[in-house]
Amino acid sequence: MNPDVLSELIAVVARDVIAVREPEVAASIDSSAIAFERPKNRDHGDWATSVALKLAKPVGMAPRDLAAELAGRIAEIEGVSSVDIAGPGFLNIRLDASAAGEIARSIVEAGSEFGRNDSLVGQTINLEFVSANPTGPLHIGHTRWAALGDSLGRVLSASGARVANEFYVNDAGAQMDVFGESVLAAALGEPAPDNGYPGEYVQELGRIALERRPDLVSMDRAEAILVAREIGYETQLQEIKDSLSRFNVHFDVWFSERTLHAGSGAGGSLIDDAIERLRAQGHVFDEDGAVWVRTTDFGDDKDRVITRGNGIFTYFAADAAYYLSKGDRGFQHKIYLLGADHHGYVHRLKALAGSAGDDPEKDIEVLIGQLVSINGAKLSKRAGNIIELNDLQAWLGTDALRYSLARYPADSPLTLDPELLQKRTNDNPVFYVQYAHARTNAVARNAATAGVDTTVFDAALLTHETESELANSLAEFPRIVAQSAALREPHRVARYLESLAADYHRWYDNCRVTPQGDDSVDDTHRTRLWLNNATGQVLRNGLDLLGVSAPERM
RNA sequence: GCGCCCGUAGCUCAAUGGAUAGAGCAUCUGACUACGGAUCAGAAGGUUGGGGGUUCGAGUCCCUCCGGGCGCGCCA
Repeated sequence: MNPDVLSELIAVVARDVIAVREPEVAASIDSSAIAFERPKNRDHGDWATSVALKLAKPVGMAPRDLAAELAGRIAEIEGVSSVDIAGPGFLNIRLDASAAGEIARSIVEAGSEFGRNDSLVGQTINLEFVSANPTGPLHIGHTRWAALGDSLGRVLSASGARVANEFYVNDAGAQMDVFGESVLAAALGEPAPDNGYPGEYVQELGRIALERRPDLVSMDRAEAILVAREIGYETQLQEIKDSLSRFNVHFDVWFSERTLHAGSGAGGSLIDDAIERLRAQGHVFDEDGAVWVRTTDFGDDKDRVITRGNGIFTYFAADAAYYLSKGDRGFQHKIYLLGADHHGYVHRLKALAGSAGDDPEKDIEVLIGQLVSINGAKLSKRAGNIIELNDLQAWLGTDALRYSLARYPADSPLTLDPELLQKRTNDNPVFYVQYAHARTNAVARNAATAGVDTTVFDAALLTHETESELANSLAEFPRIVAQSAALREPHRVARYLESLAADYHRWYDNCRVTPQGDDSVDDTHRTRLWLNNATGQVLRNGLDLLGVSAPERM
């Protein structure tokens, strides 16, 4: 049975029972009040709810008495085989084998659509992540946000939101000029400038610049810096795009900061425009010759300069214009994924939303990811003694790297063990899950050879303990996706897949799809093949949300 | 000094305020006449950093102390 259906039926029962005593409480009951979930302990049934505990107080009943009234009614729901009251008032629900197993058919029929849900339908979300400077290769920190952000985007989309993955290209500002000088120096064979960009990749960029424009040697210095800067920029940005693409990370929009600085019509740049819009909302003031935003109105510790005394915009000014651009482009909800070293920006960004007249609590969300380190990784001399995404990927492979980064919540600091990531056993969760998927394919192949087909599906034949366990786990998938999206925690998908893979292996150990010895094919074998195929489908759909491949053979 | 994040088994980490805090590894014991054993079954391992509070119930929320990480520019 679909858990959402059962959950809704329980809500109806609860409203019904409670309406007699407290109509107002009854009216307020929704799915969150039901707290419907799979219990951690298998002895507590297929599904459980603490609804009686949550509602006992407002209704004015003892929890167990309320639980008893609800239990009697829930037990009458078709497909429910038993309801037990446990502990302080939990309701533990068991389903008929046929009610639980029916999900296998639904999954096979839904195919790659299974897991999609409508929990975020109607939301338009701008999801910004990575946003590295185009002045060098991506490093291990970017790698984590790339894996996490891309998976989050997929989970949000699967929940019905309209999502744009966006990369903000910091291609304006002083660091670009320093970059240009560094590339030019490399091109001309001069020593790197003070505070210039380190790393051998700058030498490569210099060679490319000189190859494309041999006249760099005779050019006016200022012009040569510009030319070198632009060639270096273009080349480096392309490398970043290629790295991310190889890493299976997709961006819909590459937003250039220069767009914000460029003049737009008679009114000046988008940044000028943005400052005037904030001023019109009453949050901008002039002091000491500079222009400020009163971010303290929104919890920042101090107000922030947006235009310096010398008339030059701060980085914050571009941030403001960029924020407004997101709204102008139709995104009501903006999610920023930032590294821990940027957490000081949270208040500032929230203040921007507030200053723009948006709701800082709802329209903007800043997710802070903690740092990641990896034992024994070699520093890239080429990239200036950082750990490079390209090296990590070549070393560990996209699947292992993406999976192991997506498997942990963003706000926990993380240390990766490269030896483990290279193992091909169940020490390594990604192989454990992928192997389960490959096994579903192997079983299907063997079934075809043995003459087991899918002409019959009778869920009542799925009577073994491990089959209802597997079926109930499969049924949970859409809820996991919705939960991952709502909490912005794609790691829940990974954890779910590991648990599903374990349920599958356990089932495989107990229940055969193909007949053994001289036994003939019967409807149990056929029905089990459906369950096998449904598991493969869910593993595939889940791995896809993580950007990890689901091999048919390993 | 102020702010944010973290502290859970020997290790890496889970756990929407729910039941006896869970997985994997490592350690120990089992299942190979095997739909691929890249698997499965079991044992052992904990004062959730310390202390107080909130409530039917706290790893989770509040206060405080300890320890670790990161940040606090008219830089980008």
